[in-house]
Amino acid sequence: MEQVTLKQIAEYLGISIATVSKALKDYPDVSQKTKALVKAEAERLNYQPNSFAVNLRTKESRTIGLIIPEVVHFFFGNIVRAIITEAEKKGYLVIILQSDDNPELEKKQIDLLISKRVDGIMISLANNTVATSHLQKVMRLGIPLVMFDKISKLVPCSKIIIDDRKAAYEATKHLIEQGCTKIAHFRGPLLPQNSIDRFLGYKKALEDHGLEYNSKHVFLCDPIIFEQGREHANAVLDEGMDIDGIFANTDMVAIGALSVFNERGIKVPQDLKIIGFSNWFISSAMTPTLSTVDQDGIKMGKKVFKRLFKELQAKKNGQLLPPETIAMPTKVIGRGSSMVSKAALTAKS
Amino acid sequence: MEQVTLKQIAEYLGISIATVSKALKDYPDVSQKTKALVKAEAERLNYQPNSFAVNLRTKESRTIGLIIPEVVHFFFGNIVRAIITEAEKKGYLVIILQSDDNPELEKKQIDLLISKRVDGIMISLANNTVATSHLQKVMRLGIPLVMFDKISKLVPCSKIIIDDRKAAYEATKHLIEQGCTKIAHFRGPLLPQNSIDRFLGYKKALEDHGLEYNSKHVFLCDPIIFEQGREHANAVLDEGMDIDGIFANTDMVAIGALSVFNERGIKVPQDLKIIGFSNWFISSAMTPTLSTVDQDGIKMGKKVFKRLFKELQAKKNGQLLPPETIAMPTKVIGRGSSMVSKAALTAKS
DNA sequence: TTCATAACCGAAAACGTTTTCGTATTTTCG
DNA sequence: CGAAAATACGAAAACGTTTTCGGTTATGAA
Repeated sequence: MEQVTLKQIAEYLGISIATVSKALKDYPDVSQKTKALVKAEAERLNYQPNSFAVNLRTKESRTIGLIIPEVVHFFFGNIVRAIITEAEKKGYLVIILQSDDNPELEKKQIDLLISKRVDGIMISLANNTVATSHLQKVMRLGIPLVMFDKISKLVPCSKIIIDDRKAAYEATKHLIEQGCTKIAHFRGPLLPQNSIDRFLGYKKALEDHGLEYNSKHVFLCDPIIFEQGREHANAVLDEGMDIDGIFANTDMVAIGALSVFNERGIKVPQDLKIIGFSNWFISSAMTPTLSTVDQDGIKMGKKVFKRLFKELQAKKNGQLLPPETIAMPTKVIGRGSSMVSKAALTAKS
Repeated sequence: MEQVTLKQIAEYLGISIATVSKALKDYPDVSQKTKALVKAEAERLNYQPNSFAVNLRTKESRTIGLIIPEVVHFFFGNIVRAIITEAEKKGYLVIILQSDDNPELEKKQIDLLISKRVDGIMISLANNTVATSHLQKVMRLGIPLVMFDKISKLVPCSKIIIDDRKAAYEATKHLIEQGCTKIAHFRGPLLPQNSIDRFLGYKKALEDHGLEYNSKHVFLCDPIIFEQGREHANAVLDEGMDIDGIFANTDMVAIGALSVFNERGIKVPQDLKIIGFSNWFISSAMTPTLSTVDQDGIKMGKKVFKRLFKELQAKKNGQLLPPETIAMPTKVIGRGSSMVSKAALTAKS
């Protein structure tokens, strides 16, 4: 029941605590004989170092913190999954906190992680986080910090992102190539950088292809949910807007719109083409299958941890790495909701 | 940069460390004047207790472990979400590990959590975990343990589950009430208790309603994924089986099947009715909307933590609570995929 | 004034580990 | 054989906190 300590092993073998400790860690100034003895005894008693004491002594917890707006979101889910498995491989455990897109909560959670003395922190910001003092504090304390996906340009730490502007540009271009000339955009909230960038990419693509930008064709989704997609799709139909393509900020929103079009007898992709964002795996199960922009959460999560790990290692050696911003690749995936040709699967019932 | 300690406050005020510590924790044998002084100084220096030292001294980490097969799964996502928010409210942080349905990994992770000296552990077992020695070890060490969803009856700890057998019974009964007489079951893997129970509930419902059970109507999904649903749906059609209803182990599987039926021109619910399990929110976005069994992950997660917390408190008081098994309620939700009447939304394109 | 009591404070041990540094013993080699 | 070097071990401090217990001072009563 009680956990065995170095002291107990030492007493049992009639040697000192110091020697036991060193034997277990293969210090060179312990004889082979003693090492064997100690290890055997430790094994027999099922010794496990008391991590509280180790933490106190070494000043590191081998624990890192992760703050995200929403665990359930499938994209974050993949990131979380990748981070915890990568971390585990390197002997780090991950404490996960969910900010619910609430900046105050986010701030509290940062303080919580600091007081728990995690070795490093990874964070994807809440949608409307503007003040960054809590993040500055993390940096001031010298705690390695990596931001991803939802970032703030004001914080001089490493960042792992995708090139949202380019990705959105490509998605819009895809619709244009499929023959769309009047393309609407269901955009995300006003604040977060990536929804701004997606909007800008959309706009740029229109301009570059000689299509006129119309602010009435831009609909705001806040929050980014299924129902918002439905609402805006209904608005488009109800107002009899002349639209032949939609670029949605997210697959979720696109699916919401799709469900309305299915209900109201609008033929997708014949009457109207639609493309989402993120390649949520369920998008390939829709009727019709949903075109989207692929964004690999697993790869991103791996990258996030690896970068943090690098900074952790550097810190141990007394170094400080200059912050780095890494953009992950994305790819447009054309499916049934935007491509009428080929074997694109269309809904029949 | 360096974190401030009790010692520094003590030196600054010219009093002892002990008094500072006691002042901050409102011990009765410290004068009001000193308390005020100490608190002001602590505030000014932004003192935060070193949790490593606190852990070592108090022998508790205020951290709990959570092991689940799969973070991304939406049902677990909700549970995770609920657990971490509830835990945070009570001052506990959650370390999350993902077993990937791998029993060996699960075992390793248990050891990891033990060596990190978490105060308690919550676990949903890997699908094919049979040996329970690692869990027995947790109990032997006196670490509070709560199992949920995927449980093992062999471990005498508290468990939070749903009554899978009853829920499956109700789902099958629902199909029967809608007029189905030849109902197939897309079941989950052979081992885990809940897929067994769902199968048994299905079988019992058939028997109770005078329908004959046919083992050929049971299809095994292992793993429980979208593609398996597609595969079995195709099999049903290719073999020209006489089936008018399907009870799927999971919404995911049901959606897979649905996508096949949509592609191949089978009318749901007219030709064939289908019901899933778990009320994945996307199921209400399908065409047609998917009937399912509602299983509230949020409530379950809350319950899981609350139970663990209770045991944690009891342990502090030197007590040991007898294990308890709590079944959460479920509810059949009839939607378009099983109900032809009412305003059930049917696919049109 | 004297003593009992209360109020306040601090010394010190303890938690279990890591690591430096000193010392004792053995080995090596001229 | 003697000195130098290599080898093996242990004492002790340190990490920062919590808490017991004893001691000092102030307070009040007799």
